[in-house]
Amino acid sequence: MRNFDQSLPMLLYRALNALMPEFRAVFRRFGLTERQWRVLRVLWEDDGRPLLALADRTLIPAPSLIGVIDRLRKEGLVERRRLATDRRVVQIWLTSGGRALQAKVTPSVDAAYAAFEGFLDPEEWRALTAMMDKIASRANGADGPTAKSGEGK
Amino acid sequence: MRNFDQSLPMLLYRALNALMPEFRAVFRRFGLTERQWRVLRVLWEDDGRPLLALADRTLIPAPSLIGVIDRLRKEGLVERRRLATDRRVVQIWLTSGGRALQAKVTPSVDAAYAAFEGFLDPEEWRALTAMMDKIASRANGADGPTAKSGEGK
DNA sequence: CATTTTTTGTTAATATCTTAATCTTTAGGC
DNA sequence: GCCTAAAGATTAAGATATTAACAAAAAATG
Repeated sequence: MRNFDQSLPMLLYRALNALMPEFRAVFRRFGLTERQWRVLRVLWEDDGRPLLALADRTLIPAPSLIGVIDRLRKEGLVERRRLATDRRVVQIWLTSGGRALQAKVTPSVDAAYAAFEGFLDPEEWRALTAMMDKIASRANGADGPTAKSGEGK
Repeated sequence: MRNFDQSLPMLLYRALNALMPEFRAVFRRFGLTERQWRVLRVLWEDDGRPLLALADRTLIPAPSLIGVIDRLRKEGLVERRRLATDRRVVQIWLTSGGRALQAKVTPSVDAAYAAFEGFLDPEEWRALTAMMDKIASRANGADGPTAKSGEGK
């Protein structure tokens, strides 16, 4: 039996624990938390997503996301808008300020990430991606955190 | 540039998101949270660890661990004891109840984990472990979450 | 031995997670 | 069209994360 320290969860947690503080330090220089950055990161590429879609994409649970969005809104970086054709849906849109932030933050984050790009060679990346996807899509049938039916993608 | 969804952090987060709910369901059947289980899991193998040592081993930040231990103590599963020869050190010891729990919980957890044991073949396990260790020991020089000086290990 | 530094734990403040329950708006079935 | 179920969002409650600041005890140093 695989021991505790080498169990799959601990392996992943340990890697993340080593990895994320560096990125968080970068985010912090721009007054952002890791989750706030993740939300913005998605919106910059795909503005106006419904809240639950954002939750899936950022892996932030919906109840937490509400708070994250709220704080981003107070900072004037995003705004919420009810969809007229389906009043259940809340879309999250960047403000001009939120859009402007991208050009400031991205270079630093890319720089921090570049170090890891070369840290594993292409073959390792391929293998790692495949294994993680395999694990992620296994479990309870490819369900994301929000767990609808079939994401596909 | 690797896109957001295939960035290293998101790969790892996604795998954990798929993985952990199943285990948490098991822990919950025994009235335990994931972190509480992690603490007990280490103590069962290595009783009486000092608090910071436990923090390193479980990857639970010390400030959080204080609360986790406190709740375990209220449940009568562990107790705290100052080390006489070094009064700074707080050792965490299992109670008889805490020890007894191992026999009840372990089979279920092992069963849940067994599914993943065979999910990756031995070569994949080896490669994955190596990559995660590589990432974990890189970053800021092999420092654990508590970050002392040089863990080595 | 007194002073400074390090180690080990703690507290505090804010943000977030995790689960379950709830509310509103739509979609479906009859 | 009415009633029930599903989807999207939110609230609630307890546990934990993250950072910074701090207290106490021990070790290092002059």
